[in-house]
Amino acid sequence: MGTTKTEHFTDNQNTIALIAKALGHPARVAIIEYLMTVDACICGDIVNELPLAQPTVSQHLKELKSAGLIKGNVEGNAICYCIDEKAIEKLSAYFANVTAKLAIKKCC
Amino acid sequence: MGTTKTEHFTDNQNTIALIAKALGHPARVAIIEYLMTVDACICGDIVNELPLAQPTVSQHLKELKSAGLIKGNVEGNAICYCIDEKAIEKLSAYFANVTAKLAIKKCC
DNA sequence: AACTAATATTGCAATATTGCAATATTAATA
DNA sequence: TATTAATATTGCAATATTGCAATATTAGTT
Repeated sequence: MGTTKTEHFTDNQNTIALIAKALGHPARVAIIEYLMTVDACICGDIVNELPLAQPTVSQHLKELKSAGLIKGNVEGNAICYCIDEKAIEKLSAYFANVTAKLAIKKCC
Repeated sequence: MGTTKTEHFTDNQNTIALIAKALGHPARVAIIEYLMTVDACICGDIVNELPLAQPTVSQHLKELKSAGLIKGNVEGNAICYCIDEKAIEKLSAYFANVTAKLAIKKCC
């Protein structure tokens, strides 16, 4: 208990849930949005953009990274983060598909 | 602590996070997929489709409902559930926008 | 009214998440 | 090599989530 029963679901269901879960926190949505507004990788700076302490931001970055949503390149002293398109594209395509199917079959 | 600091984020960030969080569990993704495969509202039946006990499924349905992802109409004895397009369309549009913006600005 | 079927609620144990202070690490710089 | 800047890790407290057994509710049906 407290643990998700992933074994019982398909790989795709688990993958989508994993990505969605990583985006299931406003701080992580805010990080993605911030990375989007800038025209390059961000070295440093992310901590100052968020209303959370440095260790907390670091942990959120870690979670986004482990879900495949961002990439982090070590750049000397700092670490440069940017969005990893693949995961977001996967999510985007998935829900575009759901939306398209819903448009056809109206129920209640 | 253990509580998300929603006050510090925008309404939109909180809304997107809320919907994403609701989809951040494979059982709830599975429920959405099941509702999609059928051409109508589902009365009953959902519990039998999932590898989880009835109270657990009931709770997942409740969470999907409170996030606005599904609707439930009482139909006599049973309750008929179906997808509420609005939330999914919102998420879909949001990520389509992110993807579109990412296509333009390549960084690392 | 008693019975049944479908779903919800309660209460609980196990585990996960959120957030931060303190500390560690890493690499540039003086 | 000390110092500084940027980030990560550890350890902890508070709270949330997951899952289920037991029970309640609700609406047909006999």
